[in-house]
Amino acid sequence: MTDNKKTVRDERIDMIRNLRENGVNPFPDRCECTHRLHEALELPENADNIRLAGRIIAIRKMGKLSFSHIQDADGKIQLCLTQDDLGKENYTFFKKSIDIGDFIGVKGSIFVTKTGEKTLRVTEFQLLSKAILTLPEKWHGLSDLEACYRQRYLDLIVNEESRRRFQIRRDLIRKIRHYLEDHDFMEVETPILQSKPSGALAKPFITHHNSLDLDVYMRIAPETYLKRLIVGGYTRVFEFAHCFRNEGISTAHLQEFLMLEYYAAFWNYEDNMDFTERMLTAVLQKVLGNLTIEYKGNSIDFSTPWPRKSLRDVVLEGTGIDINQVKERDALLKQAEDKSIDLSDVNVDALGWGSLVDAIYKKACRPNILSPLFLTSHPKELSPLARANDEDPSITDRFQVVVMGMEIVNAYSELVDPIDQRERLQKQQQLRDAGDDEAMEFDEDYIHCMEYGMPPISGWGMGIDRLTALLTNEENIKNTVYFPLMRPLESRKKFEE
RNA sequence: GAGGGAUUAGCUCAGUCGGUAGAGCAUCUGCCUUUUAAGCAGAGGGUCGUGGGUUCGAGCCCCACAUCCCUCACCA
Repeated sequence: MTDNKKTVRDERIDMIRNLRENGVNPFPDRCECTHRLHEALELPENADNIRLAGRIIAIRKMGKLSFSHIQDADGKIQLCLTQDDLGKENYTFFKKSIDIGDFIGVKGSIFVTKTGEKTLRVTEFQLLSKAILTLPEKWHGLSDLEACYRQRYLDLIVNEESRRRFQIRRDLIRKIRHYLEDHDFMEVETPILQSKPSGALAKPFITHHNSLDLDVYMRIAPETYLKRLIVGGYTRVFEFAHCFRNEGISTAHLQEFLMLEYYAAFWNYEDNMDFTERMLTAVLQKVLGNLTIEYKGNSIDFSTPWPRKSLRDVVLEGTGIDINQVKERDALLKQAEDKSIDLSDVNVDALGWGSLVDAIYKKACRPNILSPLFLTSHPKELSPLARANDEDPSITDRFQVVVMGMEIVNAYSELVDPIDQRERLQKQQQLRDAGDDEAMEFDEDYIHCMEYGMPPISGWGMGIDRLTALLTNEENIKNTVYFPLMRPLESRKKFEE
């Protein structure tokens, strides 16, 4: 519109029109490259005819000589452009029409500057894409958390730390996948849209299928489908399963999260603890290069063996309460009060004995667990899909891996007895009918499947997002996914053309 | 869901007692052939989150709302 209030964006749009009028395509369709940027840094001095492409993140113009840096996801390299090398016309074009944020393709040879930086001496260049908005500041980067979540692309461009975090997440998933495949596990996919949510205690998202006129649920866990596949004859299966839970937001909870689950026929939970130690240490060694991480000022050592303790022992050590001696709900509550365990924000009236044990553990014990610990032998009430222990049927053959007060892994010997399973799910359904909406829904189809015969199985689940947060010293789990769910902003201001 | 905090230029941030809206980077103009937060000289850029209120006068005080962050509760 008027000339005296032009934004940078207006000026860039004008520039694009001028470029087109002068026969320059501001958005060519391709660029031939000989190397990625991190590869180019490995090239010897004087390597010639090198063709690279990337986004310009810095320009330093000094008359007839300019330096610049281009960047891609894995690296950046300095460019040196001079009027002598490019000719006056091309050099002037660079100075006048190339900006920070643009993509360019360059050709030239490798040399080392006076300050010792490997640099491409550019003999030819081509504008690959003209940016019309400017990038965030080069020094402070983008620090506004909301902007990082909503505009992750900017976060990735300007914040090295963010790129590293997502790299670790990718590596973690890749190395785990390789390890499982190397140990005879098969990757499978099971439904996300389910007519009945099962496999965990959580509130689902509900949606609707139009032509079946059927309410369906986004899965809260892949568990019962993966076990159906074991019945189908597979011995070891795993899935990186996106799960959805319609629950509160926090620094430790996403609405949509990635859970790895695997199931191994003929293993019990003790076999599985051994495997867990081997797999996670192998993966950490490959991803991080060592077994020690720093998290919020604590140093955590994943060296094996990790201690194995029953929930009873952990509660006994943490509180002095022996849950084996206090099997009565009210008596347990009284002991907790005697030990002045603060359960004031817990709705104790709604809890049975098992849930009360869990509440005491979470309040008084779990926050103090730093290093990796196998927590075993949870009460049966807390584990409707886990196998009861042969010696003590009141507890289950179950374990969790607890690190820094976080449950990273949950696993158990699976319940494979269809009669027992039917009874337990009927009990859950009764709790549910009585108003406990965290109890599990009865699943006849799953029981029916079990009745065809299920081998001994140990199953295992781990939250990839939380593990990523732990390994990257990240406090907010939102930063472990590219685009966390956010409330939409009121419609972004529209610009006239 | 409860409590606390933040919101000022594209980005990072100042803004005193209520009295004309500030800096650095980025942008534009000029100079500059080894810089790397390049430098030097000059210039442009603001609905102070939104809507009310108090006041002669509000970025600042009051109320409501919006978004985000933190803590707590449920859940991995």
